[in-house]
Amino acid sequence: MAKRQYDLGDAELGVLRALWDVGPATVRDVLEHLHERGRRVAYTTVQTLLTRLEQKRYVASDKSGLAFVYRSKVSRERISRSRLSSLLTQLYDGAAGPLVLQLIRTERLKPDEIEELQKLIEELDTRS
Amino acid sequence: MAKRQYDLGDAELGVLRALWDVGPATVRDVLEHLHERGRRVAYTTVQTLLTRLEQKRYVASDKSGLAFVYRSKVSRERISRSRLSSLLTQLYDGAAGPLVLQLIRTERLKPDEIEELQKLIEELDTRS
DNA sequence: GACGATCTCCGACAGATGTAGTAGGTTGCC
DNA sequence: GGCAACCTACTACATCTGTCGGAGATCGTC
Repeated sequence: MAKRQYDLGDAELGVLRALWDVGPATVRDVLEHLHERGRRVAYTTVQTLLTRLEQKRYVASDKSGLAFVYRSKVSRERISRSRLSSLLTQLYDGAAGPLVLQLIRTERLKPDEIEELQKLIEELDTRS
Repeated sequence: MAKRQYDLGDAELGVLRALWDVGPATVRDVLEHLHERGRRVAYTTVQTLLTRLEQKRYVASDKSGLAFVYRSKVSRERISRSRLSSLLTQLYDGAAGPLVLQLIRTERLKPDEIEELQKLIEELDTRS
């Protein structure tokens, strides 16, 4: 195994999150968003993180203005899927079942989510 | 943020997995298991990994025999829960709903898992 | 036109992680 | 007794990640 599949550290992910939440943003925007969420980091740290994310092609930047504006090139869902899938592979050889059951047992779901779940399940059920 | 919450790298997790799959095992046992799974690493690498896992209290060892026998001190479920929960926090502020829905949409579930899911859902439904 | 606030660029550095080689102790067997 | 096989202990080292500081360009304002 030479390469890891997802090369997003926690801090990087945090920055990406800021972009998802805020939309296209400058270093300062991201910094402020992080501060609001209680994450105290230096300006240049955010800058470095954004630069690295760009190198990794997770974000793109508009360099025409005074301060660069960064935007995410990947969706939260995409990252989520990829993280989940590596979790599945690493822990359960790819079998999703155990994880789903565990999630439902452990985490609290909202009523409308339960409803949606039910619909999905029914579909699965009839198709099989 | 000084500390990361889960300090298990991919390689370490792989070794832990071997212990889950095989049960208490020596360095060599683990090595062989990894080789069977197509993971080519050196003997001493596995040794280092096991040592680190022990330092991190994820495994314990019996040093009475000729070769040390290591066993996992944490269950797959425990790690799974912790990984999931950090995934939830990092991506969805802790809301499990989106992840569950995504999992069910994306991954293929076995009939009996679907059935079990259905039961769980009904329970949730009546309780709310 | 000088000053302060901002930006970006670069370089740095510590700690975690993956990977492995070398040295030295044991054990079993001829 | 000596050799081969195997084990642990130590050391090493390249990367990746998280975190910043300082240098130098720019802009807005008095």
